[in-house]
Amino acid sequence: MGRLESATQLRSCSDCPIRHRAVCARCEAVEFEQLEAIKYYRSYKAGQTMVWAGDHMEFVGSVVSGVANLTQTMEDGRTQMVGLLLASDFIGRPGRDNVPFTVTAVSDVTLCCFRKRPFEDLLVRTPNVSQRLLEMSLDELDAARDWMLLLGRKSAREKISSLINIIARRNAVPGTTLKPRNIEVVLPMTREVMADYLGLTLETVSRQISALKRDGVIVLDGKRNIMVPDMGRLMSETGDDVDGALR
Amino acid sequence: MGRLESATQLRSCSDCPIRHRAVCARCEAVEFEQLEAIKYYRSYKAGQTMVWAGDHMEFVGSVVSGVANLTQTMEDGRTQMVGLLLASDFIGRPGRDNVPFTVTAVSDVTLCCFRKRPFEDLLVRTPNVSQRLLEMSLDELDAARDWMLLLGRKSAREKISSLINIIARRNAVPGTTLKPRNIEVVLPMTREVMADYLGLTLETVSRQISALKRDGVIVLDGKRNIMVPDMGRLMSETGDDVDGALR
DNA sequence: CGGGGGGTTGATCTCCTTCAATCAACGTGG
DNA sequence: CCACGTTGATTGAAGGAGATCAACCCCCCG
Repeated sequence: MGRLESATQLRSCSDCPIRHRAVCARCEAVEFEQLEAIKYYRSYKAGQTMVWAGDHMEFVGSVVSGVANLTQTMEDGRTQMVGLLLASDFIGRPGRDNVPFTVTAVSDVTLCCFRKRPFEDLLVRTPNVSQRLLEMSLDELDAARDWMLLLGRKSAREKISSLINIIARRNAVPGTTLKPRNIEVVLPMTREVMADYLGLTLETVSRQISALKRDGVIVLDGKRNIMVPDMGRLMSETGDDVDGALR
Repeated sequence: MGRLESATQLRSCSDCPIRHRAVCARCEAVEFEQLEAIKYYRSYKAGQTMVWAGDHMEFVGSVVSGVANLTQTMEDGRTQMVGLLLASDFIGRPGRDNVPFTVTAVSDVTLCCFRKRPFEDLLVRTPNVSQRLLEMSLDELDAARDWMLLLGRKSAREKISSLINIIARRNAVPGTTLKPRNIEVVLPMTREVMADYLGLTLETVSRQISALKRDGVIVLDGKRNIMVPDMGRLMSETGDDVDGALR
């Protein structure tokens, strides 16, 4: 490993890019000092498995940059993504030693890790952290439940539209209302990963993307870059009712 | 409402049946006093909708007795169950006013409610409560993610087998190993509700149950009572690998 | 007796999977 | 520089699992 790899260059919480959204979002100066004392950075290459299902995990942490997947796999190879980790998302489970899901880096990933035992102690006496973690967990639970509706009841076209819609919203700067015209979306994953995410085959994903393109709902630029001329049109393709989507 | 309805008879936390498993599981005497000050009981009849998706909720709370469903519904009527609330499970979301899912009582339900605003305040200064709530939320998140694999990747037959298996395990007395022969299972729901759980139609549910019966995996006694001659056989029908199911 | 809720079964249809061929982009080594 | 293999993606053809539409049964209850 080279001396200058990017992970080692991030050192201070004060100029951390995810500071305003991660578990530490509500921390004060004193609390940041405590976090700095138990933290370290780790990097993973795209495609690398970060944690295997059932593994013992000696740390928890936040995604600083990159994208990672949580996956479940059946013996015969069928796999289902059960979570998407983007910058500022939290990995790991305080109070339990083994992870139930496999975590894989989709792109190169930098992780801000906290040693697990000290972090658990800190959690008990630092409401600013535990409150934020609770909030993030409840958000994930809501997202997981939304995803259950998608997996159980939506058609392939609705699934694809929903995915594009979700990625577009996640990229939107918080606070600003998403302006509805000509939104650019970059898919941070291959067709196969999309399929594993949506409970489809990669061929169906490809076909539905082509169909959405043919119908003018999206415009493709290469394989990964999507332009959405009219977000309202896309939203009507997701099958969600309007209030639900605004939530 | 009659003076003597069961809800009003529960009053003290000290003899509460869910005390050891609910959000308040780790509370001390002083903390119970604070909780008692902001709590009240509510009852719902079987079939009654307790909260509508999008509703404002002025309380959070725990299920004291009975069973309730969390459901998502699309405009055209497609519905998906996204959660099952049993005794001691928590309802509501501190920090957010409206519930994203519809909550329906399956059987008669008694709820121990806390006024929302005071509960949120209490949460910040009572790690014994917020820690427990975090733990419960993370458990629910794990359960939701297991369900995502079922919804996204399992065949109809595997879904039905999984559901029967899960109900059988839940009824088993904790600690005792489930003896593998002639297990009796009572389905606590109609075929339609099963379908909403599994992301299927009620016809498919019926057909697959018939198929499992024809193949000798289960024996039916009436519509709701199932006898499983060999749990191992049933488990092999779920598609889960052996360790996964034991988790 | 009629009616309705819950359940089963049949016939047909359709959406998605499966299997397979083809293509474009990219890197690598001769 | 080009042949070659690899990886990701698109598209086609065929088949199947589950949905849809519909008939019918059973049982309970008013």
